[in-house]
Amino acid sequence: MSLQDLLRLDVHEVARGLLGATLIVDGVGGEIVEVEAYAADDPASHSFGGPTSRNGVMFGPPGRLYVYRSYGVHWCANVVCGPEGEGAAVLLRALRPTDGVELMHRRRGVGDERLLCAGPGRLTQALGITGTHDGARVDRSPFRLRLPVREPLIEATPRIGITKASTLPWRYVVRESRWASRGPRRASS
DNA sequence: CAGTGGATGCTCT
DNA sequence: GAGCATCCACTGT
Repeated sequence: MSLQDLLRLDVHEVARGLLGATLIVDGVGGEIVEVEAYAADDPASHSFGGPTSRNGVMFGPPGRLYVYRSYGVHWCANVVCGPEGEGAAVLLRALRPTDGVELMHRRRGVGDERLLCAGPGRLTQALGITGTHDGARVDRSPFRLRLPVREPLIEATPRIGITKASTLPWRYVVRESRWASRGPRRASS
């Protein structure tokens, strides 16, 4: 299936379909290993309640990036999906770094490889994604998004850090990936 | 390893 | 004025 076709599907199918995909921004990026689905009519979604100046991109065509500031400090990036106007999007939460790892280390200021892209705020910082990319297309420079040959094994868990609809298992993670952000009730070791 | 609190800015009521 | 789709530093085991 083409990227364009995938992005028009239901948000959960898009979320699962993006796992294992390669996301590159100006030569820096890696394999997507953790995402969350934010559906239409989802109380936890920024699109709940209709379009505003912040979430406007969510109601535009699929395949655009919805980037917003989180807690006044971090940027978080979503891929808009589903039928245009629906307001659904997939939050990018973690990557397995493959390209431009040196630059990621410099941008993040950490030595631990595991902490480069494990979490939505860390991921955007490592890839250099900011509010200027709000509304940008994921299939155009500086972005490149390549779907996996085969879908990886996937685990579904509750979404992280939300207060509404907090028990729905709409966080999708590549099974056993060591690159995912730490979630609730993850086995200690 | 678990729990807590601070930073910080913008959106929406 | 409240409330965040977060991260980090620091505490106490």
